[in-house]
Amino acid sequence: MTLEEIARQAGVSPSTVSRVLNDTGRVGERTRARVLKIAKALKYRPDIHARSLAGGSSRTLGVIVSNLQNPFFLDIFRVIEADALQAGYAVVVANTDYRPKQLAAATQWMLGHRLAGLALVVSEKEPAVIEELAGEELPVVFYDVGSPGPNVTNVKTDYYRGMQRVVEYLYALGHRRMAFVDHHADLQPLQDRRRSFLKAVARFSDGMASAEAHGSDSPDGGYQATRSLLDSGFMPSAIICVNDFMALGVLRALREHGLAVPEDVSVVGYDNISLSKYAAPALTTVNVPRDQIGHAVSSALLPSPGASRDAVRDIVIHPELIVRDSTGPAAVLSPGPPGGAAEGRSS
Amino acid sequence: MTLEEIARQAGVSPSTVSRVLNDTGRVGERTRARVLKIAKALKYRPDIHARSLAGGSSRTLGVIVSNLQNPFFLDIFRVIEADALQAGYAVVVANTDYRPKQLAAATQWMLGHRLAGLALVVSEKEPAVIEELAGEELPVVFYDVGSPGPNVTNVKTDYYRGMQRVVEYLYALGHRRMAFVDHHADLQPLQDRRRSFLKAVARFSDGMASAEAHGSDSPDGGYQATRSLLDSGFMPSAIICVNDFMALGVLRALREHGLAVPEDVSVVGYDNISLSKYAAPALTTVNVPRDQIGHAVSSALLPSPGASRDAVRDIVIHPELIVRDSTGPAAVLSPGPPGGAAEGRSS
DNA sequence: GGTTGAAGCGCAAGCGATTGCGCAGAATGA
DNA sequence: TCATTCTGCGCAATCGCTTGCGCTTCAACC
Repeated sequence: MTLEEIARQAGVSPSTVSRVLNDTGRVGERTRARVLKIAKALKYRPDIHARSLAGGSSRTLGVIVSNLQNPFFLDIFRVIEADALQAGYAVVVANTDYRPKQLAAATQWMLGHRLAGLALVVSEKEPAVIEELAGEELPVVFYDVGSPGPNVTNVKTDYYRGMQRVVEYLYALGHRRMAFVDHHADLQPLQDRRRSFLKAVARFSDGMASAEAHGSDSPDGGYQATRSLLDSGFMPSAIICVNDFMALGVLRALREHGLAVPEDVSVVGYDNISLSKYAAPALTTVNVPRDQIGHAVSSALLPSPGASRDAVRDIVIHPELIVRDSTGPAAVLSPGPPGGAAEGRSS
Repeated sequence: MTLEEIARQAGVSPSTVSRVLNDTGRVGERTRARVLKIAKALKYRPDIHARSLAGGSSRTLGVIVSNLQNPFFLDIFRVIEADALQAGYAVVVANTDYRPKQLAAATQWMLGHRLAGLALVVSEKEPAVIEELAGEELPVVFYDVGSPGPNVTNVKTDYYRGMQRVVEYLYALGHRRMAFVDHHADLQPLQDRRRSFLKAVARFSDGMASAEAHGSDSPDGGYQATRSLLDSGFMPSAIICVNDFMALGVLRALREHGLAVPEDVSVVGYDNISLSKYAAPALTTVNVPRDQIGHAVSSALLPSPGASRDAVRDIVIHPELIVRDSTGPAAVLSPGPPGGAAEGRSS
């Protein structure tokens, strides 16, 4: 069913049909009703491609994320999607699996679609891509990675602040042997977090020891990382994870190793994904308000009704510590041989 | 940058440029090289809309799922995406949150995009949509919901079989009081599962008691459902969940209630999402091979090289039981007052 | 009653590609 | 050498829709 067919049946020109369907221009009431009726009867569905080609834009937002499996990214996407839907926009999402190559491909794909806006919520960066985007005329939002530009908004989370809270908190509980578990340590934004940890730890000089372990961004990755950590001989009193998703695996590795959480080892995550509440024990974590991030993205990309969209160009998100059951006072001393049974556990 | 601009600079016609870029038709070596070089220099990027408008199709697959948060759906999506990418296709995904309205909207959106194929991996059904799709000329795959048609492939999972295994297994362990936790009991495919449970239970007449509770498709939902179940006064010796995602919440509700798993209550999930391994205790579940489902979808939608795509029209997936640590012999007798401490736990 | 202005609608030019057809010129065969 | 077949490439139509511009028609006003 094309516009023309409707036009024919309604006895008007395609232009008029277009005007009726888009509610633009002046059209008589009688004509409008007739066209609408015929369009419905014919189950007319506009061809998005023709529409965008002719119209220029496409009422579609693009979002590129690093790992859709990680609820952190999914949550942000969903917030954006909800906002967009409400504004009559659609959202398409692409996944990169932290591969710069995929980032480039996804970006090309998105750009070819003449989107109304593009958000990069990724941890990897492909300088060429970032730069290209910054020069583009379409509104872009970068999360974590990014660079200034005429049409770009940058959203960042103050990871250091969160990490500092975590380390201080653990220190106060007597922890002196901390391990950091992360993934893709080679990617800059992730490295920043690692460095935040290191920096936070460095503030305490007395007998503080730390170690690191890496895995993939998944429970499996956390599991593997923890095993290699334990195998390395370093016995941490607390493990800090770059995110909750990996922490899920850390918990299991510890459990299998006969280590009780938090009695023998404390564990803290990052992000406060909803799953963290359901871990056993419930995960102490750092809340990164994903709805805030999502809203920031959509308000930067969607043609906001009131304020002009170039209000804020740089947004910083402040995370905060959430204490649950996976952390507690550092074990008294001798970690003792693995295998010790767990005892009481807090509610 | 348009085709024409490249053509101008290369001193050829747009047609030739198109042929070079798409590797179709005959083009001289020298010309090809020149065009390619200029295209690269100009950072040319084809306009997808123009391309699809002119070409007819769009090398893009559409996937609609009910709940992206539930790893079950995400896993399927990722398999399809991987297959598609390899074939040079892109995939767009839409989420319905189990709302038929959203299904209709998403479908319209997809159809307007002249996709190469569409997969509906959803639990809700909107008869009008299903029917409309079945009449369409584009290849469609339905999972769980569906109806035959010239271009449609139906993929189903034999839920009953899995449910039967679960109930038999639990029965053998002495369980006689089973509860079923699910979501959206009003949607037919989900009802099928519920009925499967009921039917499986009905096979055992001796003193078998069962109950049900509902929540949303999330850990939260499982949590709420379990609380209301417990509040209702029915004390199950085993809880069967419609999926692992909800089971995660069931586990927590039980724990909070002072009930040990599997000592006091056994829990089994469904799907075998990777998270189920990381639950505490690791979840006994039923494996639903999502890669198989995903591959089935992509082979039905992608222009397969060898076999003609209309090979198989109906695919049935067979699930199988996976026993882990969340199930065990039924508690001896008197459930005893809540609050009893957990003791040893299997590895 | 003629002038004016707005309302209602059609014309036609694109938007940026793809593609069947046809035409030169080169290569091939007799 | 002439006829024939390829090769390499341009022409122009087309895909379905949007939109600026301009032409009627008709009510309103002086």
